[in-house]
Amino acid sequence: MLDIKILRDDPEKVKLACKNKNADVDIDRVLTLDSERRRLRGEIDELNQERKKAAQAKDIEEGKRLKGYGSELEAQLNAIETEFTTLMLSIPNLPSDDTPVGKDEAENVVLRNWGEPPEFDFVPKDHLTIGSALGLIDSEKAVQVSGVRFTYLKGAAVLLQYALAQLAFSVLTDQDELQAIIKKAKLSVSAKPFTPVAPPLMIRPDVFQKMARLEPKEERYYIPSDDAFLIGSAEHTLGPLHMGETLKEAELPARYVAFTPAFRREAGSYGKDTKGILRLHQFDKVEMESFSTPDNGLAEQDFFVALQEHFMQTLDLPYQVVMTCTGDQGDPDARHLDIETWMPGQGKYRETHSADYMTDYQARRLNTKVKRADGSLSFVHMNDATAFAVGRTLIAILENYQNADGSVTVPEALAELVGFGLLTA
RNA sequence: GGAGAGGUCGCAUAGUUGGUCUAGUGCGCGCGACUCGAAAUCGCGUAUGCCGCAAGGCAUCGAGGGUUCGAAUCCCUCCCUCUCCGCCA
Repeated sequence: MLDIKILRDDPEKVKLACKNKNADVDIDRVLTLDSERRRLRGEIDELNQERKKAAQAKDIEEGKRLKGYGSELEAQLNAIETEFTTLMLSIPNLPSDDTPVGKDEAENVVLRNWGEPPEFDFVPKDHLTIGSALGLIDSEKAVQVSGVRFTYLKGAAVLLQYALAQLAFSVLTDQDELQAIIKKAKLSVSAKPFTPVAPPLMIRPDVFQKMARLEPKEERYYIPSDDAFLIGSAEHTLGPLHMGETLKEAELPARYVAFTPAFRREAGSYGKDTKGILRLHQFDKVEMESFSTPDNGLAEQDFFVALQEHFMQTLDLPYQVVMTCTGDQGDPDARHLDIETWMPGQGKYRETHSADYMTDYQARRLNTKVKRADGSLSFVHMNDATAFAVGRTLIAILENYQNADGSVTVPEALAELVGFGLLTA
């Protein structure tokens, strides 16, 4: 939720943000409701004061006279509050100053490239062909058992999956490694290590709403018997980790990393990416989340992107860093960057990571605050980013490291962890 | 699944014949005194939101509704938590 003060101070800015983010919200209506509710609140306050005075003085006659006097105003206020809140919740976060304005993903901006797409002296195959031949992916059986967009990963693919997680966890919990990455990226952020978390995979509707991730509901798996949703990302249950708390400034940044499945119904993407494991109803992901002071939120996001780049460089996979434009940003995002990795099977870059900076948009709903060193209170700023989307990283590995004979070379950093350097049938 | 208990200001608790309770006490925390320093001790302070330049006012004792001149205290609905038994990885 946006700070109402921003709306009062600069409604034009909010209107522009809504327009740029393709959000249709009647800002003038919100402002009208806001002043109405303040006016009513004031009148009710005055009435209450009189009632209280009468009650305290045990002036029964005066009390009886005032009884029920404000109920009509209360009813009005209730109706206004309801509409006001609904509208407020539908206003997206303001995009950061450096977010490019654009309608959709076509207008996203590539910030930089790393690595060169590999040259093959044969026609490169796609990951499903490679993976099926090597016995790593069995989608046919998964369809029979669970339906489309599910898969069995088998054999070395599973070992690689855990090796990727291990790689991420070992870096993220090592202060010296983090310090080196910060130095290389010329950032000035804390090198505080991440706390590993194994979070719940189900979430209550009210908390999901506070994370501003419940919508679109059609995208979520819902379990009616328990009124619970399956998470679509570890972010969904990592973000509420400090719900209702006031943290001390010295505790920030508070960083967490989790390795969990993510569940997505993929509503509206029928027919898109149906082959292979690029877009599944269930996939595994290592996710980073952080809570910081408002001053450090932006740098924290740059740090997360630096970590993502570090991981992909460690695997020696060619990628590009993309700044998402306003029209392609999520509602809670102020700034959104993606890492897109080269996929030779498709001959293009595909999203493997994202990094979302939410400012205080989620924290305001979650009521997660920080008591600053000067004693003041403010909402924390929150960041969330992928460390590894395991399935998509496996795709990139299979396709970029494939050999003419159908085998796949294992990236060195992973070979050390799994104990083998070549995937063969 | 069966039975019961309960949700109060960071934590723990007091408050259940309705008014002097927005709320006491202990712990924690902050400042100060004492001390060479510390512990201990003592003193003061210590929720959030909204309106207001301020003085101050209003709201909040899980949420919503009701009774009453007046509710943390009574009634109703809902939510949540805990305990015991059963079942179970």
